Amino acid sequence: MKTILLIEDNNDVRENTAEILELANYKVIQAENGKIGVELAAAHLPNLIICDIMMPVLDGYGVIHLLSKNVKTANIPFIFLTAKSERNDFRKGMEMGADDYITKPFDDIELLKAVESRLKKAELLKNDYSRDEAGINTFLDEAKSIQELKNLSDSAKVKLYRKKELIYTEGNNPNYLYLLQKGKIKTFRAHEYGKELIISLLNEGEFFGYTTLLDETPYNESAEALEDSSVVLIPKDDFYSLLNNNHGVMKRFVKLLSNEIQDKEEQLLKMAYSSVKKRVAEALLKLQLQYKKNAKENVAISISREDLANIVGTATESLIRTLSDFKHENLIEVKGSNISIIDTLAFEAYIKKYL
Amino acid sequence: MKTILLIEDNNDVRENTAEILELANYKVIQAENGKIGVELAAAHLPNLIICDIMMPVLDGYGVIHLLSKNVKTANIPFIFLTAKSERNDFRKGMEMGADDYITKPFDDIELLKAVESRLKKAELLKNDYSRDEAGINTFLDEAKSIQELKNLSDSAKVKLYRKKELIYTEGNNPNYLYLLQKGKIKTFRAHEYGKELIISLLNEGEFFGYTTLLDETPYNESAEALEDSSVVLIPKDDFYSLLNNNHGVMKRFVKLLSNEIQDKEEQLLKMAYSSVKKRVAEALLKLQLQYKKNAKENVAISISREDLANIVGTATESLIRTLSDFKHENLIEVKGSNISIIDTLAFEAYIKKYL
DNA sequence: ATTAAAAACTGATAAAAGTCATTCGCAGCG
DNA sequence: CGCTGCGAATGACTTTTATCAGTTTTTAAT
Repeated sequence: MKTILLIEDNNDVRENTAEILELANYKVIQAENGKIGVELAAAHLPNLIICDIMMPVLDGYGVIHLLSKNVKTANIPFIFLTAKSERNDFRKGMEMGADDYITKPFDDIELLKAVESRLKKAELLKNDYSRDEAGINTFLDEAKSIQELKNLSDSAKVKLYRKKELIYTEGNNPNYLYLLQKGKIKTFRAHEYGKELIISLLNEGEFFGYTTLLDETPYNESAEALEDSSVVLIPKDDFYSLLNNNHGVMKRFVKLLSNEIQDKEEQLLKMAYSSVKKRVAEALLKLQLQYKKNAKENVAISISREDLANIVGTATESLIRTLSDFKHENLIEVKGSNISIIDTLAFEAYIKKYL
Repeated sequence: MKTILLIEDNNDVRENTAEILELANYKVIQAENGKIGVELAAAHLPNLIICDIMMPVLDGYGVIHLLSKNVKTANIPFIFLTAKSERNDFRKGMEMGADDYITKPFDDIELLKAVESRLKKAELLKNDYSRDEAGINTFLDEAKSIQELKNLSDSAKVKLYRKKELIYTEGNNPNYLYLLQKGKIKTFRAHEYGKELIISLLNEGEFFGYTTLLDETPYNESAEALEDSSVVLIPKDDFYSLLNNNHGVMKRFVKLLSNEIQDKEEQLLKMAYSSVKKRVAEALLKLQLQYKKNAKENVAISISREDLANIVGTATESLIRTLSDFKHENLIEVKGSNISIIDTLAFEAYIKKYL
């Protein structure tokens, strides 16, 4: 439920107006003068403020001036409500940063429409972080954000990459946000002497190449197609302008990135202290999950020994030996380059017990 | 330089208005009807749009309707410019999402003030990503963003932590954004059997604890004071509302986070394939840099062997042996728990050559 | 100043993982 | 059909790093 702060010295007008707003299902906080209004605004951070101009103690201009000096209240939509309908008053109010101006007497519809249009406009710019009203709401916001990102890809071009073809390489300057439409792609970083570490295996429908876009540096990873893939190239300027104009998308990215940081830290911890055997086992579980996501039922993990070693961060031979061990213990089944976990639960139990 | 799109069918009025705006140092794009206006808006993404209502081909209401349907143009400040001064027209315009309303005839000052106040208001909400005009500008924006974050800390409380005291632990729910005011703090993650990996060593003036705040999950790391420290606790709601209301701050965080991701990936690569000796050497160089930052001249690195081992991700004994090696090769000097690199350049050369 | 506790260091040894060389098995191809 | 080449697998060996146990040094506390 949206909260509206109503600042008006005339009791009748205030209570009347509050009633209208409450009927429209807003929560209304009332203030009988500007001073109290400013305090209540800072305390409650309402979604919108309606304020009379002529008031004792502190007038409407004073209120908007004070509110605009406080970071927390500066961006709350502000509507002036006044008996004066003279042009100069109107201009003064707008210049001070008001968002709308309603002259008394006004009818219900007029007031409600003004409130709605300002709330809607504010909504466009920022989806409130701390005050998501429910899980569903948040979910919808996110769905919307993703949808807008996907919309971007409508206007973008699609490019086909053959197996083993490079999409971008370390040192290049990023020009696109990439969306994997079909196929499989790895992004990796190179260490000395040809060793590489796979940073991520992309599934269909996933975006990639955004970290470098966001911090505006050249790539320090490369991306390569693991099979024939089609990729949507979204021009970076389109991405930037969406990010700028839509707070929801930005918010979503902040979450995504923080999440990624935590994943990497977790990986780092494991890379430091878990044995190769454990890391391999966990990588297999993760991969199985990822392959399952695409195909509903359990699918074999299809990946070269070398790539798997590069995910785990170990020598190819060490990885192969580990796989052999698992095979001999009847934990996995190997057919060519396809690996499948025989019994996920048993495998997890084994990890817990012995690794 | 800010760009303004002016949509007006009357040639005289349009050119006159454009002239005024150009004198005020705006770049003006002119459109003689609504249809052209919409196209130019999408193509140029101006910082502000001024639009007449009564026009042939497509009137002002049509223009604002179309623009509000396109994500890229929906949030551009929109000012109606019209001869009609009737109340109903005004309300209709505002309800459709206009931001201001100027009635003809208007004087220069009136126009310019309206433009300025809308640009200023828009600026507050979003600092444009793709269109930062110069490096300096970007820098100022960032400085401003950080300043606003710091401002938050004025109203926040300061807490003292004694050496070895925990600030938060894994599993706790985050309630604050932390700012290290004085002292030294480590954040770390625990692995089985008491092993831990230090994620970061905080310097004075650095923020911490924000990743979990941003993705709204419980902590999966702990923070502990390495020496007596004073920490500013900023309530999470204050942080959230700043983030919501200030696009610049959000932007800065996106950059910060992407940067951090890349750092972690780099670390991951090294953890996987670099020897303990190399990792220790690089950790020492990094630490020296960090200590130097605080104190201008070269300072010894003061850190326990155990913590250093936990940064590198190795057993304490292995770390100590490595330090002994470096000591015997006259690369570092050890006095108690203080370590100093004798000659940074020589040390770097040694790493390149032998490690 | 003395003493207890913690941290730093050393040695011996075991375990883990990397390296190099070789073989196996299979798909593709002339 | 055999040849070629590549990825997978294995063996033999080396190197790196961890672990355990014990000593020395430093730090902190009475």
